[in-house]
Amino acid sequence: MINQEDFFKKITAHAKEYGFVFQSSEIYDGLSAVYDYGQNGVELKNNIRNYWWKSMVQFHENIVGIDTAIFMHPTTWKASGHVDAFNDPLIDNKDSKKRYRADVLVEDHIAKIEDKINKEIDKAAKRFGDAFDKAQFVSTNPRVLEYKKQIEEIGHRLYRSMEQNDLEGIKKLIEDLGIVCPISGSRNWTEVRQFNLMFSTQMGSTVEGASELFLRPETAQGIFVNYLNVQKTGRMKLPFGIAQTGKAFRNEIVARQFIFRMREFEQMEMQFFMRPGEELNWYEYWKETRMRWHLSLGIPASKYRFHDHEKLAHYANAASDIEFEFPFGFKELEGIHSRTDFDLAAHSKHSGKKLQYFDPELNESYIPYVIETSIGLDRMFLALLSFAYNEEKLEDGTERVVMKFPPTLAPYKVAILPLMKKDGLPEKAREIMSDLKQDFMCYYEEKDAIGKRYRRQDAIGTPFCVTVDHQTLEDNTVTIRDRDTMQQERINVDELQHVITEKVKIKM
RNA sequence: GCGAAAAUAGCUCAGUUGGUAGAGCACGACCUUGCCAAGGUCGGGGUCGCGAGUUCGAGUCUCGUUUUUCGCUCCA
Repeated sequence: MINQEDFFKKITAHAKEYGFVFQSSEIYDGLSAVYDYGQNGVELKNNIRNYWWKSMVQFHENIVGIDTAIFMHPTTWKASGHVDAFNDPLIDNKDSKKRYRADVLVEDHIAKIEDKINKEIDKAAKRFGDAFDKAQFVSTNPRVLEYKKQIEEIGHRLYRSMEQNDLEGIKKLIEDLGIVCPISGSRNWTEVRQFNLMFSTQMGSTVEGASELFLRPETAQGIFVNYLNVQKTGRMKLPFGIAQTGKAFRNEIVARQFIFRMREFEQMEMQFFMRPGEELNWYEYWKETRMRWHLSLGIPASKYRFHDHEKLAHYANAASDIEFEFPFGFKELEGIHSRTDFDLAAHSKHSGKKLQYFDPELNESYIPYVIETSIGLDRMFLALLSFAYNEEKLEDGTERVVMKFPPTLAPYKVAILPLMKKDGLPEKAREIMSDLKQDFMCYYEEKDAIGKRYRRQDAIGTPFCVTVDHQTLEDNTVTIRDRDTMQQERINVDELQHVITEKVKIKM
């Protein structure tokens, strides 16, 4: 078996060569961590999105979909916590090459001074025994008072610099305090730089009149701000869900690993609203349901695992990732988060609108709790690419590369191939094609030897090849070849539509 | 963002101490064959990632830069 790095290279090369993924603006040397989907990629991507939508919205009568704008009112991002949490001043130590959050370095320094205070207290407590009055000691001991004064000054300077976005001030503070890198022990720091993970742009055509807008870093907030609209106009009863797919944007510091971490990416999210107190049951329900979705595609369970978060984000009271074994290891593919009432409460507070639900059973109003399922469409795409890519050695000694996509997700469902480019076979093939293309993405090809055409379809993952030969003209039968087994069976043309439909269907 | 490596035709790559840019596959036309990738003939396609410098002369040497991959770092 080839090593992981080579395997990943093969997948990315295959993705480009066969029209799945191209680098954005490639003729201009490309744009870092931005990719385009090609003619086959867009079909696969659409199919993944449709299958997700179908299983979330169509299969759940209490889940509806929406499609919200990428631009949102700036206050949205204050309420969601993104303005604060997505703005980090970072500083690098030039010797150790380590990067730190500048404010955390200062806070660590403060913590060290606090340790010194505690040591003084411990020392004094031992000395005075039972007679020790901690409060009095802390408020009178000159050394402790000096430390407290230092903490206050440092805290004040840090707070002021952070408030005013004064990066030089933070750098000066780090220098003044003589903070050293914990690894290298040196004070050889770079400038402090602000990394804003949200992209911003201007709305309004004049510079003076323009206001700063952010490109949404997640689609979830579009759902939360529309909670009331959907609940009222859809007459939704708890528990219910709202689903959405769409682009989101993050100005990642390090965006890498092909389409795994992109600056512009697509999410498929569902926010499920329920009565407070029921969230942990629904959390388990959605963990299981989402895992079942993945397994329904025929991908072995060994490629998946849950990763429960121990450190929870500011909005969550339980969180778990569904991880997939990518060529570069197990990585997050989907997140299931119990977001409590954090988002609706925050939007309620910032907007002044009551985002509540009147529960007729309890005869009271409350802010619903939320379970979120959030999957990266591009990551799912990459997961499928790396799962589907197979190199096979055949009995005759030749090799073939075959993309074993779940048939329901494959870009093309069926290729129509006349065995020869004469004797009326192309005409017959076209006739069959014009029927089948009503129901399936079909690929027509008459160039080159038939075996070569089969291999080309294998390379883009077409699950079925229908071949028209001379017998077709006599008895209206064709051969249908299975991509994975390479076995053929002969069936009547009239059965094609039904047979392919059955083969493509997913049993959930 | 730091460090390392890489970039030559659509793909995979060769190109010697600096001296007129190549192969296989792919692609197009025609002929041939006809059920699992390799037939024949002809043809199209590259300012060697980009920009400077050294040199009579740079794909090759030097510097810068862009992109990709790997390690570190970050990931509400």
